[in-house]
Amino acid sequence: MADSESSNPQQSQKSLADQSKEKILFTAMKLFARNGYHKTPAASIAKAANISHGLLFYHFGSKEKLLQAIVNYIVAKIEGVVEVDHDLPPTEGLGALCRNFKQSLQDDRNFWELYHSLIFQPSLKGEIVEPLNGVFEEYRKELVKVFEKLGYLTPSDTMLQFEAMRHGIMVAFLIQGADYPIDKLFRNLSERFG
Amino acid sequence: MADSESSNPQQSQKSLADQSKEKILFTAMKLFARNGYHKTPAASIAKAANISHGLLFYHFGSKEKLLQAIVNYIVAKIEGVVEVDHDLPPTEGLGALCRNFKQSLQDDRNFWELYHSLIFQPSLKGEIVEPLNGVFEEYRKELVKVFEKLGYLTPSDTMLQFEAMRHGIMVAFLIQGADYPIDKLFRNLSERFG
Amino acid sequence: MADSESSNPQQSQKSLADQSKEKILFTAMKLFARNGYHKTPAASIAKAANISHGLLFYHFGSKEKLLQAIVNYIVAKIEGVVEVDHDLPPTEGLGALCRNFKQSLQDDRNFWELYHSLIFQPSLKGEIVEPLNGVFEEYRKELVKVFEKLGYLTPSDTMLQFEAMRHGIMVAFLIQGADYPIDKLFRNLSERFG
Amino acid sequence: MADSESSNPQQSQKSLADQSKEKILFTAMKLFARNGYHKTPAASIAKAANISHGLLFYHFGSKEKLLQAIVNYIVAKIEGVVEVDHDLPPTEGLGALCRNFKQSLQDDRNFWELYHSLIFQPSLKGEIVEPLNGVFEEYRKELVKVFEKLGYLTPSDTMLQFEAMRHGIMVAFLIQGADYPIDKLFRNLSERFG
DNA sequence: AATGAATGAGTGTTCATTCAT
DNA sequence: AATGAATGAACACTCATTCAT
Repeated sequence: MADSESSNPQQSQKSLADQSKEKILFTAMKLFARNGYHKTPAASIAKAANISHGLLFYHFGSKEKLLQAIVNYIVAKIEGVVEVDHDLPPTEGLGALCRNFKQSLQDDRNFWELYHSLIFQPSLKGEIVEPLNGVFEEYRKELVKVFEKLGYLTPSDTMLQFEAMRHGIMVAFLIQGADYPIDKLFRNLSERFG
Repeated sequence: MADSESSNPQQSQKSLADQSKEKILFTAMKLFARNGYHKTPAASIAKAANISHGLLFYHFGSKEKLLQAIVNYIVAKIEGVVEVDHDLPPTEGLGALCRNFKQSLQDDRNFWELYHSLIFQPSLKGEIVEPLNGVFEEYRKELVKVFEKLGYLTPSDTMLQFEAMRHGIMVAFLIQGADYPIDKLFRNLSERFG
Repeated sequence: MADSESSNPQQSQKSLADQSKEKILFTAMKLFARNGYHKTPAASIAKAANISHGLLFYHFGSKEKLLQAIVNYIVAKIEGVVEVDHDLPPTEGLGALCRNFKQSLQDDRNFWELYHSLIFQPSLKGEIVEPLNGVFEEYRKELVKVFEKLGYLTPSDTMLQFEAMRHGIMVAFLIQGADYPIDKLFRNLSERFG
Repeated sequence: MADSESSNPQQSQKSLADQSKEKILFTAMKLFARNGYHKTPAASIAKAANISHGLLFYHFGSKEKLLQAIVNYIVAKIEGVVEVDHDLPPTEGLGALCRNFKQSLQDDRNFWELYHSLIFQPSLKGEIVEPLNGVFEEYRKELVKVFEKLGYLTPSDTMLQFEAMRHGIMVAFLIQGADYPIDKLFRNLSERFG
């Protein structure tokens, strides 16, 4: 994590090629989030990333594969957020989870916007979105365990309710913008179920 | 609704022109929901609706205006669903509301899918999505009144929590498909808050 | 055949659309013959035919399908040339055939050049060239009958020899240009076998 | 042929560089014959030859110059085939020639396929094909001498007839594939004229 | 009201070629 | 000699929109 900016001549950590790839990836993520996948010409990504039009295809093969790469990146990042810490007492684990989500939403808002713009694009569902949903499978199982520990009689039902509310808060925050009282709602969520 | 050119007022409620318009509208709604707005060429709508390519533009002016028309139609339909019946006792009003939503989700699933695919398309947000969100403004105010009647101390907070959960259930249902236990969750929602 | 230029208002023989299609087809044939299929951008065909870039694809779907259409046209034309007239005495039939070929080569030279440029393009062989070769199947069978009538003991061998020489003359004419003594060679061919 | 950098003159006749050049040349020839010049990206040649994309241009300068190099190679090879042996009696010389051609066609089929795919590519005619045809100039003059010796009254006419038939056999063999009775036809050719 | 031919700007992708290393 | 990242012009094809009929 402390590797960028390393003026260390020994080993320039990332090759120039990888730098290009990253620049394209992040630029594309930003533009896709801002304008939508279909409204973002590949050329505009190249331009914004200050690389040639062709290089994008050299590195990623196609616009859709570039999207794939972004999705993979998102998946990895989400995996970090949805981690359930079983070392904590369950109530506090739930609280930490809620704080994680809230923080991630605020820090990487347009990342989550991209996530939701993809999820509901039927034309992308097939190969693109599947892995995205896959991440949450494991997470839900962990959640069930938490609610077990908390003594719920039907922990998987509780999980579904918790998840509905959590997802609803996310969606509302993304739709309604900055004045949505996300803190209050996540606090309520964690108290309600924890 | 009674219209021009009714040389035969009895037999055909709608003029041929209006029939064409409707056929285009419904066909477009179906295709937009199935393939996404950006992946649905106007020509394909015309073909599926068995009318000429040009007629679509004659009636609606542009593809985006056609989308507008669909949104208006959606808005009208949603308005029927989100109606809060103040004649009922609040608890039962809430129950009715939940049943309404559930029914609408199941009956007009791809209608709601379209709704969500639009909401998260940044390029469409501006003019298209605004009226969609507008419908819910009034509805939320009504909801607050319901929670007032129910004796909640901070009814607008409660409304936000209720709404988060309701929306979360919708989204989960649309994402996870038919085996999502939507009945159980809406019942829980209505009991939890009602 | 006397239909172009018909100022007759009654029935303009070819619809405007068909005129466009034809113009594209003939222009493409000319350019493909002159520059080769792969070296002829679709845009240049459109430009030369004085129609918009898009119309070419509207009418033909793709550059390759346009080539297909040309091949079909060629096939039809070749079929006219390779007709064996069994009403004539065989010797004269053969003579007529040779004259036909010679005339066609001189009149539609770049048509035959296109034919040969296609035949040896491996990438086009599959779907494009097959029907071209198909035309000659029937023709060869007819030729065998002619050599039977002429009393050859192994008429199908004779056919192969005749065909080799005929094809060789064509190829030489196309490669070596106008000073190739095509008349003399076709006359010799017809005397040698007839 | 003995070359630079031979630090180990015994073991490797060719320097590594020349090995690379050759590998590129032969790979290109194979791919050009299989897929056609225009349908064979330089990158795919490099990949198939297991060398880097850049090296191809380092050694040959351009794709077209690579084709030139191949043509030169072809020319050299053809020169060996079309040699007329004036030491033999003319009839036998003609027989040997026919056998040579037949053998070459069977042994280096895709070499001849490439030859024909080039000859009819208008875009390549100019600089590429000229030397190819050049080889045959001298050959035809030699052939005329042969037919003189054989007592033909118009030997150059006879040469043209012979050549037409020879070329026709080649073309037919290349087009119609392995079941074409090439042996029989070349034997007939040599008997007919020898 | 209705058709479908025609347009033209836009977009993803390819590929020969160059260049820093 | 060799690599492979980088470039940019060219190209096939799409599609919203217009228009003559």
